[in-house]
Amino acid sequence: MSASGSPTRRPRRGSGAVTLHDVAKLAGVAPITASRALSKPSQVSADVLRKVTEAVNRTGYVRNVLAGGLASARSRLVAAVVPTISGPVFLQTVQALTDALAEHGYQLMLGQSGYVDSREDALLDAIIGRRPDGIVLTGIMHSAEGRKRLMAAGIPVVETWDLTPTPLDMLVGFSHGDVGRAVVEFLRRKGRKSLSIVAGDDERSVRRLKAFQEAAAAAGLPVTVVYVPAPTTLKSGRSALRQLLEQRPDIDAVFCSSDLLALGVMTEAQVGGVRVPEQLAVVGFGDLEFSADLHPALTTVRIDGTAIGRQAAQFIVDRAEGREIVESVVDVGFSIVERESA
Amino acid sequence: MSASGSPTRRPRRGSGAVTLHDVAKLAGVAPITASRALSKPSQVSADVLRKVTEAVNRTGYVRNVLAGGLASARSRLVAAVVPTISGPVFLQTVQALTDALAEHGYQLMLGQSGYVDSREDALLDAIIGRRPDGIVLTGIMHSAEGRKRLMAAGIPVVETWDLTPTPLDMLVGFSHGDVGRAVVEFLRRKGRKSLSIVAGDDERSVRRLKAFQEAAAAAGLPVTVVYVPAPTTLKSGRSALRQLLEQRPDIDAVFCSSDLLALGVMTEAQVGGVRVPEQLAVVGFGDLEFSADLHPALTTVRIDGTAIGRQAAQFIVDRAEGREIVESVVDVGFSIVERESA
DNA sequence: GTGAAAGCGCTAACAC
DNA sequence: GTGTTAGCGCTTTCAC
Repeated sequence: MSASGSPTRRPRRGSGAVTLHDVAKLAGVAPITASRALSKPSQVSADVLRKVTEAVNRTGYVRNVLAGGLASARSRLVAAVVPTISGPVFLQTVQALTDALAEHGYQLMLGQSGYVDSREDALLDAIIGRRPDGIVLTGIMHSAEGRKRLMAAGIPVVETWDLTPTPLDMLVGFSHGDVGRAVVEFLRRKGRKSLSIVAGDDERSVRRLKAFQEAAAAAGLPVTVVYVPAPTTLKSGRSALRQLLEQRPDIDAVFCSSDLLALGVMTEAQVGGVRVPEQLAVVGFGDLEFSADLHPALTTVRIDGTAIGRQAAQFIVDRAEGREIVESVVDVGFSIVERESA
Repeated sequence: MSASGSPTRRPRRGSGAVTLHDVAKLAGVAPITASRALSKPSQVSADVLRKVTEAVNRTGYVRNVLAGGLASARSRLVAAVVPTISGPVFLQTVQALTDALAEHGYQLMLGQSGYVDSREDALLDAIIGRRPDGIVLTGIMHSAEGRKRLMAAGIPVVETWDLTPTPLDMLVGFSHGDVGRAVVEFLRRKGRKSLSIVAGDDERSVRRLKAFQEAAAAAGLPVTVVYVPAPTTLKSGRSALRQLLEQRPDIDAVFCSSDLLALGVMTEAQVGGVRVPEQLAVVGFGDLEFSADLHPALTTVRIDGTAIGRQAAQFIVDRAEGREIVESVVDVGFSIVERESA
């Protein structure tokens, strides 16, 4: 049962797997017909469809998507770049992305850039080399080199979790500045007088921080700041509250750049006998799955990470299928979920 | 600047990207030589290397890995199947896997099966179609159909987070039964008399539960059980403790099938005025990043998810590079990290 | 509705 | 060390 009865040829490798050729031969049709039976069943006769389906079942054939991708210049792969999946903030987005893409027959390739721009550049080449049908970036692509390479590659790009007046291509995000301002307004309305903020040192957190500071200054409220390294942790939240209280014992509100930090702050408050929310209002960011069930339940800024992931997937699939994208920037907004902690 | 000066041929598509051909022509060498300059620099002369490198830089060429994979029957893709990345337990593993693979030039493809076997089967076809160089499964592949397809595909498989006497191929895990037994022994030594367990209804949790029950029975200790749906959450931990106390108010120890559940139990305990660890010892599972910094700090079963991910990556890379694998089963073990909560 | 031919971009095999 | 040739497995184009 060798090649195909043809004369001796130069030997060749090959995976040894069942190919479309095998299926077609078994079904008694041309390879292209078998191909059509699989990808566009409506274009073949019922008879052919039946024979091909049977041949597939008998051989256990699974289409080689890589080969198909090479021929059609569509890989049905989508790359996602996140700083780290351990920061639970992006989890929802990655999960939604994976699921939404899978529904359309696309597969997600995951890359972690760390919070370092240089690693992002290195990752980019690895990604472009796979000719994905789209790239989903967490945040904005800043490095000029990276922007250039992406443009040159001509791959659809969705930047997420941020807004910028100069998107590379498509964009799904929200305004971090607006978040900072909204939280100040929220705390002001609650009558808090001495604000503070615990911020990761990544760019988006800093942007929320700056807006927070400006809005507070405009309202005549003092702000005490503590930076913690990204990714943020419960532990750094605990030590941050200690630092805050040392610097300024009279703070009565703290805005944390993640719910995990907020949990840390609340834990430390409990240990130190600081009552939340009576003495200290705590506001988180991200509305993680556990936040609603903490004690006290955490007031936090809710971002719909699932919506971001789904919209990003939609953008890329639409583009890949050749549909026109009317509005390539989506602001998913945010909301402050008021619970017990503030 | 059309095809290559050749006579009019049938038109063809193509991505329009720079190809190895272009680079080779610019460098004045044959394509295969350019290919070698890029993948096996030691096999070409310094002069060729210089010319090719320059051509690459000038054109911004990025190798089409898909095409290379088709030709060499090595995709340099590795698929990982997890129930869900939201369950934070597998995060470390996925992260370590991504990083370790990236170091060797491999890329991770992520698939989520949910906790449903049928979805796992569907995913499998999507994965096999991409001809990955390896598949990393979370847990054991159970469905006979799935096992058959994987065997037939001839793709190296690493099962993780579990041990089984009948691995499909390679295995990196630990014994869930041993965990259950060890926790009973630990609690017994602490003098706890009325044990309880909150378990996710996924298979591995249930295995820990069964072993826990048996060991407790052997020691003459009663065990109260509450099941919660997987993936486990803080919320289900809270309601589980309420149920436990209703069923049996005298319980003095609870083993939770995740740290998140344990946090829920501790939260509910605090709300209900149950002192941890005095009245109730709490033991978690997973040793998540935040567990050490909770108040009280959580006693938990530590699994080295990073080691699992790294070892799985090593197995697959070794296999792909044709290195022989001497011992294809690795037990990474576990340890009980004793902190304040028990 | 079906098929023949060509070729996506790359690398293994075999010369020289 | 370098080049020629063939072909990985599929889908596009064009013809019937």
